[in-house]
Amino acid sequence: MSFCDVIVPGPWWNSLTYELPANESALPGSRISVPVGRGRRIGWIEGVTSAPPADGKFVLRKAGPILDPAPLLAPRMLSLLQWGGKTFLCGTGEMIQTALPGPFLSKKTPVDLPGPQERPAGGEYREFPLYLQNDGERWARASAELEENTPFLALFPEQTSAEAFHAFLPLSLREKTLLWPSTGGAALLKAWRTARGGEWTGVVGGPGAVFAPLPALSCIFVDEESSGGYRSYKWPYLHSRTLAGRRARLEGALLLLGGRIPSSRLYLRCRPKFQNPPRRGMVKFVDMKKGIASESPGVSGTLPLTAPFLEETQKCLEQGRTALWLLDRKGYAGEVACEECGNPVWCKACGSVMAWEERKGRLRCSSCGALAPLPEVCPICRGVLLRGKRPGLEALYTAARSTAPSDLPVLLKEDQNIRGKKNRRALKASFSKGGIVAGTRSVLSLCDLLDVGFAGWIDADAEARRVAFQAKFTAYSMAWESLWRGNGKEDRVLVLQSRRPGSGWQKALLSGWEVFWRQELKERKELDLPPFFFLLEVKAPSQESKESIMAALEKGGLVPMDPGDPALRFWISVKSLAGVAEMLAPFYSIGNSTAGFPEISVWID
DNA sequence: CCACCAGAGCTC
DNA sequence: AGCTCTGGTGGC
Repeated sequence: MSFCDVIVPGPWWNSLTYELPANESALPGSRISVPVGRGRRIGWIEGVTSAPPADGKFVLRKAGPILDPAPLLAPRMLSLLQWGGKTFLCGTGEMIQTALPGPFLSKKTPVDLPGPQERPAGGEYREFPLYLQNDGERWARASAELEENTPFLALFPEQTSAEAFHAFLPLSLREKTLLWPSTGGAALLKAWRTARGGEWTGVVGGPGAVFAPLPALSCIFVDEESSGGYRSYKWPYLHSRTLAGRRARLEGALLLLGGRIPSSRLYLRCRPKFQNPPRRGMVKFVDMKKGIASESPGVSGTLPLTAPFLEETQKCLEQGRTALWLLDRKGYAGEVACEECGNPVWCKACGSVMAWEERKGRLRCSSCGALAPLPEVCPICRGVLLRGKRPGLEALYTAARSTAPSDLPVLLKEDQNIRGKKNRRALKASFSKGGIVAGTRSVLSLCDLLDVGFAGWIDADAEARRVAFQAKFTAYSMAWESLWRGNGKEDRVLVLQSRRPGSGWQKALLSGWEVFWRQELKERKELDLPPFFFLLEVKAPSQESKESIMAALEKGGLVPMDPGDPALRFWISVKSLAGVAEMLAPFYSIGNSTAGFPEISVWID
C-alpha cells in the first residue's frame, strides 16, 4: 500500500497525508481530488511514501482520483514553490494559489497537457551583475545575453517596462518571445499552456511571469532588481526578484541582475562596480525655506518653489523639452503637518497620512478612514503643528501653468499611470515641443516616453520621512531614477528642494550609489536590519493569538518588537528563517483555522 | 412543507 | 480557506 502527501491550497503550512488507491500511480505535481472535512477539495501531490505516518493522530482517508493525465506542476517548479512557502512564511499552498491559473485550482475538469515536460537542468548556476544607469545600454547588453542563452525569462517590476522591453527586442527574437499577460483569465491560461508546451524561446513579463512554466531555462534577467515593484502588495507577500534568483539556481541558469542601482542584498554580495557619477551641475540642492511664495487663487498658504527650481524649468522649456515637477502626495495632501520637522500626522491604525476635516474639527485617515483628534504638538518632534498650510497638487497646477508659456501643455498626473497605446501616443504628440508634467512619483515613467530635460523634487525629504527602514533607500533610488531614467542623453538637470539641502542620503547623489550603500549598510548592520537580518512584520488574527505567538518567539530566544500602534502587528528581526519558521509552525496547522492565521511579511533587503 | 439563507463546525 | 451541515425564516 502507498500513501501520498497532498498540498491543499490554503493558509496552513502542513500538507495532508492520504492513502493512495491501489490502481492510481501518483506523480508529484499532479492534481488529485481529496476529502477534506465534510467536503472534497483539489489538492496537489507533494510526494509518495510507502510507510504510513507514525503518530496516528488522525484517521487516514482515501485520496483520488487523480484529475489530469500528467502532472501540471513540473518537479523544479514544485521545489520553487516549496522554497517560496518557507522563505516568505506563507506555506506552499499559498504559493500554488498565486503561481497557477485560477481554473486549475477551482475546476476539476482534466487539463490535457503532455507528460513530463521539464528538460534536464541546463548548466551551472552563474550570476552576473548588470548595473548601468543608461537604460538603452543596459537593455542592449541584456538582450544580447538573452539571445545567446535560450530559453530565457526576462522580468520587470511593471508591466509597461516589460512591454517596452519586448518591443525593444530585435524582431527575429521578439517573434519567438511571449509577452506574459498581467491579467488572469483566458489570456493567462493560453500563455501558460503555450509556454509549457515549449512554443516560445523566451518570456518577458512583470513580476507574475516568474512562474511562467517554461520547460527549461538557460537565463533569467531581472531588470530594476532593487525595485519595490517585485514585492506583492497584498497577502501573500512574495518577492519575485528573490524567487527568480532561486529559480535560476534550481534550473542551473545564468542570472542577470540589472538596474540603475542595486538592492542592499546584491550590493553586499557582489559589490557591483559599474556606475558613472553625474557630471557637475546635473544635481542641485536647494533650501525649500527660500521658496518663493507663489500664491494660488483659492488656496491658503504657499507652494515653496525656489528660484533655481523655476529657472531650470524655464531653461528646459526653452530647449523644447519636458520638465517634471515631482512631489509626494503624502507630504502634501495631508493638511496637518509639523512646522519644525515637516512630518504630517500619521494614522495609528495603518500608517497613512491623516487629512484634516475642517467642519468636523478632526483628522481622518485618507486610506483606512480612522478618526482622531488633532494632537496638541507634533507626535514626532513635539514641535508646533500647522493646519491647512499645505496646498495640494491642484495648487501646483496653477503654479506650473503660470510658469509655462501659454502655447506649451501643462499636465497634472495623479497616481495612475498613463495606460494604453493610444493615450501614450497622444501624450507624446502634445508634448513634442515640451511642457510641464506635475505629479507624484508615478510620472517618472514618462521619462520613457518624453524628452525630459528637468526633474525637480518639490519636497525631497517627504519620502525619507517615513518610519520604514527602507525610507532612505526609497528616497535615494527615486532621485537617482529621476536623474537617469529614459532617453539616455544624460543631460538632465535634477533639482532637489528640501529642508536640509544636500545633507545625509542626498549627498550620495553626487557620487553614486556606492557611497550611499556604504553609509546605509553601516547603519543597518548596527540595527540588525536587512540585508544582515530578515525583518518580519507579523499581523496576528486576534489579540490572544498575538500574545501567544509573541510568547512562543520569546521562548525561542527571539525579541519581538511591539510598537503597540497598529494594534495586531509586531516586528521581529531574525538571522535565519528556518529557526523562526519552526517556532511559528504550530500556529499554522490546519486545525488552527478557527483561531485564524497570522499574516507575515518578510523583508529581505 | 420545503426552498433559501446565514452561521457554525470541521479538516490527514 | 472552502465545503457542508444546521436551524431559523418566510413564501404559498
